[in-house]
Amino acid sequence: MRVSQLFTKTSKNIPADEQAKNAQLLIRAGYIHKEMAGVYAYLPLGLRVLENIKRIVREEMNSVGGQELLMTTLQPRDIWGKTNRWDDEVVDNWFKTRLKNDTELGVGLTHEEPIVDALSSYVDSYKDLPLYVYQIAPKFRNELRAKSGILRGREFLMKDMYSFARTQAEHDELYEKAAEAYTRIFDRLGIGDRTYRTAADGGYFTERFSDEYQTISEVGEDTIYVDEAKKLAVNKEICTDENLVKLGLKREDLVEKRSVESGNIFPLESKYSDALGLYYTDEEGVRQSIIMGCYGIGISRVMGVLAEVFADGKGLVWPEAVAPFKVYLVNIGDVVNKTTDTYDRLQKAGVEVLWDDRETRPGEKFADADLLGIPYRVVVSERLGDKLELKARTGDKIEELNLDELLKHLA
RNA sequence: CGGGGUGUGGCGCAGUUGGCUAGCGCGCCGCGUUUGGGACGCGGAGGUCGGAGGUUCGAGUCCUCUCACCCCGACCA
Repeated sequence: MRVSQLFTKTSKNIPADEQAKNAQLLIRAGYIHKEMAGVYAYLPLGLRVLENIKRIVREEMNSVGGQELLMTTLQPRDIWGKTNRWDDEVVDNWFKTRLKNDTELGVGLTHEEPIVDALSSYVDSYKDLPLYVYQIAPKFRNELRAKSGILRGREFLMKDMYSFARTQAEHDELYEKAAEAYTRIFDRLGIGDRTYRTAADGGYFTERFSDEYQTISEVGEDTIYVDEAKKLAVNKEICTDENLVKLGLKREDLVEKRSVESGNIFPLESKYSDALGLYYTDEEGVRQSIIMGCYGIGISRVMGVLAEVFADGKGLVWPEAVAPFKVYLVNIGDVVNKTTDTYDRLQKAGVEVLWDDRETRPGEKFADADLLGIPYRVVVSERLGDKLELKARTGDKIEELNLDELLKHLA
């Protein structure tokens, strides 16, 4: 892709109506566009990041056997009535709308009910289980107050997976397998070292804990206590002596941190399956409850978390795995042919390149390379002769390489 | 939903106690000079001041209503 063809532009001005660093930088760099409070559009560069995050999450969900599907945003009232989650007194952040004939509809804020309802057409026997299904889809929540830029919007992109097990033991296995996939996801996203599996409240209908994946960051809304050695944490909300004993943690080993909830997994027991009439028949011909688990990751939130956590004074810094492009190519002086050649060779080698082919001064290109947070910058210049310059976004070292050496480094 | 604040070209802002053709920076268009860390000169385009109503000879400046946005709190992935 050439910068001259990209319709977005960078801006030197910080948007006045954004306080959150993630939104300020993402808007300045042209990754997102604010529609209204808590509602953001993803522009070409932002979409590429989002797709990269989705790809990683999707690969890991597939690796545990998750089957991807796509549920609807429009929701019928009746299935939510069966679990008592329709009333505004119970769930106060519904967006609701109506058909022309006045039938009430909900705008999906989560998908336990519709997924269970859909599966009930197909899952009848012990032979149909266990099962994981997931989707990556927008969620709509009518929050009283949107804040923190892309970290907490009214419309956001979420991956939600649901597991269906025949027994508690089978559920526990599925749950742990998904937890391991979560660890791999955060490692691949580059925030594994600062993301902790965190024991949290399991909800009013279960004695069990749920597990949040909390990423350490000052912008976070949660307070957690971290056991660095065990790589575990406890949410402040449940950090009682009794719970610490249950979790095998000692208070003196814990350090208090601010964090953002990047993902969360929790046991649902058979609350939804029972309520919606999803059962299976066992080998003896006896009807049994299905034990469910739920596994969420805020895809768009993760994008904001990455922006927050890695950005420096010059702008965004993307981990290579999610960066919209791997290389920001800059031509200085009369070197168009050589730059075209470099651009083509890199692309043929499978390296994603954003070529800043604008007729502007070098300083502006460098500043934009930094603001956009592309992992590597390659410079073609008369001054360099046959060599090219390679610089990582995060470092100061500049290497001078010929094209073959460069390809070896990047491909 | 409680408290606080802000709406003026695409973005960031200034506009004394109401007063004449509403300014500045960034960005944009044209010409020229520049070209390794956001260049410079000259010339342009673009706003009716969030919206509605009112007071006044006169409203971006005052009043009423209203919409939107931001921050703190409560609530949430």
